[in-house]
Amino acid sequence: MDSGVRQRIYDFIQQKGLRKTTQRDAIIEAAFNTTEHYTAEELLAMARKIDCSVSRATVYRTLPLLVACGVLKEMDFGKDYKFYDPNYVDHPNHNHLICVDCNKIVEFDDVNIDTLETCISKRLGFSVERKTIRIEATCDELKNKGACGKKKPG
Amino acid sequence: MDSGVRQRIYDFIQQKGLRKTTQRDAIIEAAFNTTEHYTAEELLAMARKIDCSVSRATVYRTLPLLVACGVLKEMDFGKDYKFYDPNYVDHPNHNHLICVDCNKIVEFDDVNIDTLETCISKRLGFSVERKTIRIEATCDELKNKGACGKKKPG
DNA sequence: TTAAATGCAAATTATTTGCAGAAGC
DNA sequence: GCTTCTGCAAATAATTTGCATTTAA
Repeated sequence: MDSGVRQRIYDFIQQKGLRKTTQRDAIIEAAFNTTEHYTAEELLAMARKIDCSVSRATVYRTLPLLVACGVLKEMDFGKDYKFYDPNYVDHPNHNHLICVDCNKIVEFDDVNIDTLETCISKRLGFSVERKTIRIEATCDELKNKGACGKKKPG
Repeated sequence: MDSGVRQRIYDFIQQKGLRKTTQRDAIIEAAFNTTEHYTAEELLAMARKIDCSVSRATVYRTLPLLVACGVLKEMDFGKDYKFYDPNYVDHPNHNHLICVDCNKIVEFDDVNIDTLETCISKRLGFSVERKTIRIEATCDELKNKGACGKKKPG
């Protein structure tokens, strides 16, 4: 985990008059020890491997903090539960492509899309604040070879 | 309501061996009698104005039918409930800009974005199946004049 | 010391589902 | 007549919250 993230969170916590706790530390450690997306439940499991006293409630109370701090993004992939993406610190403008065959999520950056969106918004009389692009696509490898190496349950 | 939509739904219903019922008729009528997005609860209210016997369960059971039929799209705007968009029949590729000031939703088409997404997907080894673009933006009118005529609760 | 944080369990809320009766074909 | 639909009310499941207790500063 990049220590810059931890520092950024601690600064945020201090500035808001909040407190550094062992449970939060475990959740933060777990949250940024991976580049995968995860659900609240999955984060709970990961955090408990570090500190088994972490409760579900604390995870649910900590997640909005990390989102407010700007180090974690809440993502909607059309399921009944939210996903969290820890990769915005390193790639602030990335987008997602989701494979409908294997559920793999590919993150990509593209400056042209960013520019285009800014133009479109301006034309409509708005200024871009945040943008979400989600491409659902089929895997060419699967189509050509009948199988794809990206299989992963989702 | 464009009768083409109704016909398309009835064909779908027949082909699947399903049945035409008065409740479904009311829900369909309500669903395509507007170009606004709505929630299940809002659709229930609209359908009940046409046929007060329509129940919440039937609305929740009919919505996936209309989505499967391809005439209605389920949308995630980051709330705890889903929205439904009846405008894809007329504008199959439109995207959404959401004003964070007034919650207004502006729909827009842009062929350049479509092209760009196809290219990006191809480069990554995928073929686009569906795409979602959501731009959250601030209203220039509000910024300049201190008020905006688009106010609408969300 | 004292305000914030925690775990627990109960509450909340959109959506789903089992079932017995009603209705389409 | 047989099967699908319906309304109702209960079930489900992710997330939130009240409260008594613990803990950081």
